[in-house]
Amino acid sequence: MCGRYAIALRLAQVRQLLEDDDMPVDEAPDENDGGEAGGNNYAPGAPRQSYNFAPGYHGIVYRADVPDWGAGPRRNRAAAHDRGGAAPGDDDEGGDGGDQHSGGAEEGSGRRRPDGGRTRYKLQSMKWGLVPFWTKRGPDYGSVLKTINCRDDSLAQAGGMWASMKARKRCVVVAQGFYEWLKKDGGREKIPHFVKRKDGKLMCFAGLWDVVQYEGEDESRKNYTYTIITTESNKQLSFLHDRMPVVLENGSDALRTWLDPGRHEWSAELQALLRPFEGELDVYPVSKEVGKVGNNSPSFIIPLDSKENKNNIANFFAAAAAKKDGGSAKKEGQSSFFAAKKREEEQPEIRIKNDEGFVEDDSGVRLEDGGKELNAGQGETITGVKRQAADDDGAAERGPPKKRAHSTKVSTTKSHTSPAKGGGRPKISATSNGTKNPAKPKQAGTQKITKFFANSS
DNA sequence: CCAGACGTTGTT
DNA sequence: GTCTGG
DNA sequence: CCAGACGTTGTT
DNA sequence: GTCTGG
Repeated sequence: MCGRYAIALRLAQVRQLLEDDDMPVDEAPDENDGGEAGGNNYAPGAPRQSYNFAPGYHGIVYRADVPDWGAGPRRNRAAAHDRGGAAPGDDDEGGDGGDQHSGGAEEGSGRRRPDGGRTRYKLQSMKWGLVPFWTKRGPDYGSVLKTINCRDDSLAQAGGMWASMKARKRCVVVAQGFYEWLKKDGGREKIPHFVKRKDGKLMCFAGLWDVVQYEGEDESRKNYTYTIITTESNKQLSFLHDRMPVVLENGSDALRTWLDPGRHEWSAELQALLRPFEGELDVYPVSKEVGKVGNNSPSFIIPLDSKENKNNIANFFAAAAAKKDGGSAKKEGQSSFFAAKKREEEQPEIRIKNDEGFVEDDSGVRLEDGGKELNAGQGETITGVKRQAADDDGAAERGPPKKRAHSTKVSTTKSHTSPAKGGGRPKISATSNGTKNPAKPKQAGTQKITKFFANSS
């Protein structure tokens, strides 16, 4: 669960909404797109606005302004200057704001630092799919996919890959809501549902972040990534799924505690924050078109069985009829659909850019698709146009009409024991125990990204 | 000592 | 990075 | 998370 | 079925 969500707002909107909820933002990226307004070519690392936000995209994270090593004092000093000559005073850092000391484990809400100053918070663009700081080189997609979520019960255990992040690098991931696929017919049919707060506020997922500099890459190239913590579903969602992301209440003490850099060791108090959501949710089926990555439409967060969608379908038929008149009625139909949506949702208005055939909302965001036929069966989705170039979201450095890479894989993969050409691959051992915990399947997987560190002994 | 895992979901 | 298994 | 591919030879 | 891409 929580492998797809919606965040289609501009940073400025997010900032405003958070501040309205008593979540100050002291620092944020300049603006959404390094590309020109209305472009779909996001600057590298810029957050993507999408109603169909997928793993590997850059999203918006809210966190305390702490250094790259996280909250609390810097540790492992030895590791920091291994090579290149130990220059004096080579902090790397990231956002200078935070030296908090071990002093304050009990500031209640976490509003204040031991030195009396208020904790500073920042919005930051990070990539979904956590890559730990000790990772040597960009992991393949499969590995990253497995760190888009982090189970709350994994955090309850000592050690493991989350150890440093849970103590020092907690964050909140900002969303408008998330998707969940309900399986029917024994899994033959999957119906996407959208889940959002009933009060319409932004949804704040509990998350963890990290930053890594890959071997041989420049110091300016830091990779910030995040994961979303999951827990058991609440009652409202149990019909859909047994897990859900941890949703922290906007502006609450719980949220401030979660982000508090004064708490730089894991504790029962922090663990206790990871509970099923207690507020009210809206849950409803949405267009199947959201299943296809790359599709993007505001209709994805509108109930399938809603007036807007019916209007939209009606408009489709009206447009089809009007087509004979040679008009552009279809586009007008879309326009009115999006306008209707705005009225009710107070989302950005959508308009059509006729000359280019792209769809934009009024924040100047070009949607990832545009221009093609509406589909009566699905109702509303605009599909088809390929993405425009340059962003580093997603996994691939894409080249020419891409084939799957035999040789590529070899060249980027540290060679190891017999990868069995025919496709044989180590499998995960089946887990068999009665507990509801995952029983930590020991797997003989391929993990070839580990950095080597000399250990003294 | 070194080598290798470290993760999630879902489905069987 | 830390921990486990050999 | 879901959708969609799942191939080769030869050349750079 | 398994893997990749988004």
